[in-house]
Amino acid sequence: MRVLSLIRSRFAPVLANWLTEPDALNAALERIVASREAGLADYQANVAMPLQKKLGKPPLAIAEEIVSHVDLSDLCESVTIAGQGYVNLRLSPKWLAQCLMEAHADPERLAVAPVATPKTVVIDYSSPNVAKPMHVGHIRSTVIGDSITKILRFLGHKAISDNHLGDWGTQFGMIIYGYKNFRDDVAYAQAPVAELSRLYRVVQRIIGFQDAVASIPKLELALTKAEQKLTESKAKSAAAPQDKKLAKEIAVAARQLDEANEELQKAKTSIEESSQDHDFIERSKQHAELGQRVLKETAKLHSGDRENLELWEAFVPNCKDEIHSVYTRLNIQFDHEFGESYYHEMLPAVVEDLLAKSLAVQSGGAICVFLDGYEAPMIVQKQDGAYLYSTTDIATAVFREREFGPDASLYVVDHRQSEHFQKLFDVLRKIGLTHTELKHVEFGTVLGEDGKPFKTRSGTVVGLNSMLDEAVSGAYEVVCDPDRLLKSGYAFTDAEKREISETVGLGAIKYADLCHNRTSNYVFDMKKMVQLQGNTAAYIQYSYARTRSILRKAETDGIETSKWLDAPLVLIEAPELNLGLQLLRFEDMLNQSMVDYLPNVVTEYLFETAKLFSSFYDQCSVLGAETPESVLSRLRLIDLTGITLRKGLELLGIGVVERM
RNA sequence: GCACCUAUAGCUCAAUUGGAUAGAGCAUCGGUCUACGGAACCGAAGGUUUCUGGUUCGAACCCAGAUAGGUGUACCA
Repeated sequence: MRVLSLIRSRFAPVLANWLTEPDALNAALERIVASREAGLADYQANVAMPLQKKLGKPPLAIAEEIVSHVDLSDLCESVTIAGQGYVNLRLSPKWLAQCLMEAHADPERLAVAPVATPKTVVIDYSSPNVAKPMHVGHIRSTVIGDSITKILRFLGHKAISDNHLGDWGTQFGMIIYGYKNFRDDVAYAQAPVAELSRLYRVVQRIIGFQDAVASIPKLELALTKAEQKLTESKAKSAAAPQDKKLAKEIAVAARQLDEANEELQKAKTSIEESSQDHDFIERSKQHAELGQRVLKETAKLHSGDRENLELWEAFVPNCKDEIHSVYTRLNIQFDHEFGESYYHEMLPAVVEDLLAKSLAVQSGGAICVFLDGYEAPMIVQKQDGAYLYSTTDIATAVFREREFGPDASLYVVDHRQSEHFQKLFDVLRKIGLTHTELKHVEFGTVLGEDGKPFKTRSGTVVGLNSMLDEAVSGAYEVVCDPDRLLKSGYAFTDAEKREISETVGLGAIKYADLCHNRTSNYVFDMKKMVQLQGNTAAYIQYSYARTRSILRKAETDGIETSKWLDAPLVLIEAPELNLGLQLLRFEDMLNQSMVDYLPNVVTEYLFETAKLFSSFYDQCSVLGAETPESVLSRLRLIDLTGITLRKGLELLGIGVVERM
């Protein structure tokens, strides 16, 4: 039910008397909102105060005039003026019940009408490198993108999801090099993906070591410079001890010195550690300047070298299988998975086009697009002729434009790439993609408890699969605690226990990610989300299970579904009304969540709904209600509550179980 | 150096994009109830929204400055 637009439509003719410009009128109408203070109002219109200057009247007088002209008698039981000029609306319980019955009669869509003007939206999300196992860093893009896709579709938009797999970059040069030089044939035959991933790590370690060795002189130079700077600052400050700026300069210089020192030490330690490993050092010597060699393998692949292409063709399906197993487990599907390799042949044309339009120029041997406001250009072709991910991104956008003609294109990618996307969008607009809304749906980093990017104790990134396993086993311990299950009075089979743990565990991970405002960093705390208390998926899943439990109990008590399914809904007690009002807001909430693509609007709504249900559950007996009519009405209300919770979770990609 | 982002309760986070007395969850303290499933409910305590100014009828939100942190910054993706 679109309550807001209905209420706004009632105010519109009155406000139009004063606000003749459509923009001003719309801005005023948008100040009619759901009230935050349940005690004061259900909905409120904050329209009188801003008009006081324009009309030269006190806001209370304006509010009175508005109230006397707006006709809300069929929707509201009261329209009052409060505070400095707020118009407060209280919905009529009868109308509220009427709306809820309509929603309940349509359990699939909850009477949510498809949008009048559907948009075609391409959503680019997840996009892992297929050469390495997925890790914790992929969870946000995957879960947020999936949820946005589902919500847009439910609202009636055409959402096209595309997993822009990294299947063509340097990482394949690494694997190819590793395969040619370090492979273990037996291991490869037994478990190709594990062996490829090992080869990737072997190559990466050598490159890391060689880079570290190469960086020592630079780091030492930086250290010396930092020392000099500190000494200079101290000398200057000694001459002018009052100068605050100089004091600050010293602090900054000291910090930079610390950082330089730390970096140098880190490099030295890692070199030291590797030096103990004689086989490794021997290998590193044999494969000097491995980074360059890897780039050559990559270049050979890109230029169509038969051997490398055949290896690539052999590797990619295996790598994809590995990644798909994770998606299967997470119950996530994509419409398309073109991947970077798909655009390979389009890249020369992209560069030629940019050159022809004089947008790109040669600089330092590379072909670059210089953009206003940025120091560094966007490089589209390297000195050695190779293309970069920016080139692929341009080709991809052009392809999507041609193929799908989207109204909007969303990139669900880490906030660290925001400059890349700003530049990309700049370039895309310059080559004519002006009527598509291009949006970087950025999100913050997942941090460990130390406030640094989430890593395991040994400092390696956390694999996604093992993280999911941990969540599921954590959920099992809590949900399938023998004492708890005993109290439920139901004998759960092992299969049921496993299904519940899987649903609750994966839900915990997804929900923990979605419930934070996507733009901020958040601290990952497995213990907290697995404890299943507070604002977690489990609390909501449990609320759902309770609604089902009551309905089962009713059935065994002889109240068949048919008796309450069409029964009149009558809302009298405060907990009933509060819950009902919340359920009424489902559609407005979904639209709100898509204004800026914020799934946490949905999680918040569901948590609030579950809390209102718990409160209702505690204060209003359903099966023990005073009149038979009330029993039927309440059964219908909790069924609608359950359906709403289930649908909301479904739009977040989270499942429910009938009992847990 | 330059650019962008962030700063809210002890901790982790919200705040319908400028609306009323800044809200939740953990943690702390107190209370309820033989239960339609206690993973519950009700309540208390906890805040100069980093600081200083400004704009506005109204500011956590907008502007300026300061402080502290993060990220990015020419051929990785």
